[in-house]
Amino acid sequence: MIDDHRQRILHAAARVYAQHGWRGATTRRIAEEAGVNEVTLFRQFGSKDALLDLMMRECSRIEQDATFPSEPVDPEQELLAWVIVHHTVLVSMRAIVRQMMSDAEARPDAADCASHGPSAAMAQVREYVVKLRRHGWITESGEVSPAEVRAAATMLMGAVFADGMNRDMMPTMFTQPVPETLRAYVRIFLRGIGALQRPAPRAARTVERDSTSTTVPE
Amino acid sequence: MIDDHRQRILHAAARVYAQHGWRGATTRRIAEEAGVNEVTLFRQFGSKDALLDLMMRECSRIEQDATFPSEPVDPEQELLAWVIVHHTVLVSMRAIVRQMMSDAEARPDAADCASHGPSAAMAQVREYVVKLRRHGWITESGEVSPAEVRAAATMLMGAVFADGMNRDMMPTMFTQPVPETLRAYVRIFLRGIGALQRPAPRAARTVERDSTSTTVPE
DNA sequence: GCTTGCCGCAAGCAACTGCTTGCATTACCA
DNA sequence: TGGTAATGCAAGCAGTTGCTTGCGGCAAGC
Repeated sequence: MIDDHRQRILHAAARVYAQHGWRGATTRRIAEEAGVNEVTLFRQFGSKDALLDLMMRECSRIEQDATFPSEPVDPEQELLAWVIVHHTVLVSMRAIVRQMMSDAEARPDAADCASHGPSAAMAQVREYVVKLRRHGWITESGEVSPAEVRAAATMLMGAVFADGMNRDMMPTMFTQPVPETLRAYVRIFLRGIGALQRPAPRAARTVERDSTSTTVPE
Repeated sequence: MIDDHRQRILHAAARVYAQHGWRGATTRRIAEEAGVNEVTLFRQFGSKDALLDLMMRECSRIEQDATFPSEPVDPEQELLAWVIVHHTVLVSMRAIVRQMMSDAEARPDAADCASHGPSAAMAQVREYVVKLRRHGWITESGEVSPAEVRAAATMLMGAVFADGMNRDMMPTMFTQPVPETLRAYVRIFLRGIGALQRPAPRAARTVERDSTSTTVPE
């Protein structure tokens, strides 16, 4: 309750910043949006820059809670579910992400904040791909090189990112609705790395029990 | 020579806008960047908004001149060459594109301008995919649905877009150099639509000579 | 030579913006 | 009940920003 004002101001700052960017997020606008007198803002945070810096740090702490199962069973469904969550989060934050990307050169904090979410998501996908390989979904001796698999993960993330960021602005590029498109992304990704079919039924999960520790060092 | 000043101002406006965005592109900064007195700017264009509007319209007229061959012979090489050009153009304009994306809500002109290039590029890729199918690279009765092929084109464009826009800001997401990554995108795209192998050698190009006109209606 | 049109220069104006100050009010805690 | 901390309110200040005005210089065309 005591931090009611601080939280209100921080949330208002996020909303105003998402709409107007750094320069457009004036202290008067933020104060009005928060229903608070402008001086309160300076007494609480010192300066506009300090307030926005803190807002960004808070904002980068928001993390999506989507996770992959510990053992892949149905890659298409699992990836699709994960991608939908990621896409939804991205769409809900697209305005603020756009502002951060344009402010990134002037404010390095904005770049850090904007790249935090995608980086974490990327790490999750890479970890999942490792599991796919370990469980035989990706043939080691297949025609797809490891570098290509890595690029495929980047490609999937990039496509989802571009979809979430641009769909509302470029209607001619996105002709099909979101769910179908995301499912297609996932299927093309899996087919692209040769993992759309069931793995060869040689026992893959008996050997791995202890070697999972090697997965952790990210 | 008579429009020397107008052109200088327009180019300066584009540079300043790319760095500082709409609000940050002050008339004084633009005038200084152009080596011109500030009043000249108002006498030539009337107002700051009119100047930036015109700058954006000029900017959206820049078109990449990469084209696909009329008949696909080596899809991987042809797509790769095209994607490299598209990526290069995007990287050279990424600062201004970022600003336009963040200003898109407030200035609809910015959205139009920013979406013009990608839309045209997308149309080219779709046209090329049609040619691929017509020439037998994509099996009509294959396991890849037409909707998925369409989404694959969106996915490729999205991945290239995200790569060009984010690579400099999120180094952890892009571990491999640009050429290898772009080649991987293309290969995954082709494999994803089942067009990485040579087409069945049934004569596909004898029939098409006159039906190429039907390709045009974009 | 003289008009015409474009430009630079100096000055300034009104609105906005980040920030400060002084004072009155309110709520909470000892 | 008195002290303390947080808040609101009004005013203001210096710097910025879009834009205007008035003046003089200067090259081109009649």
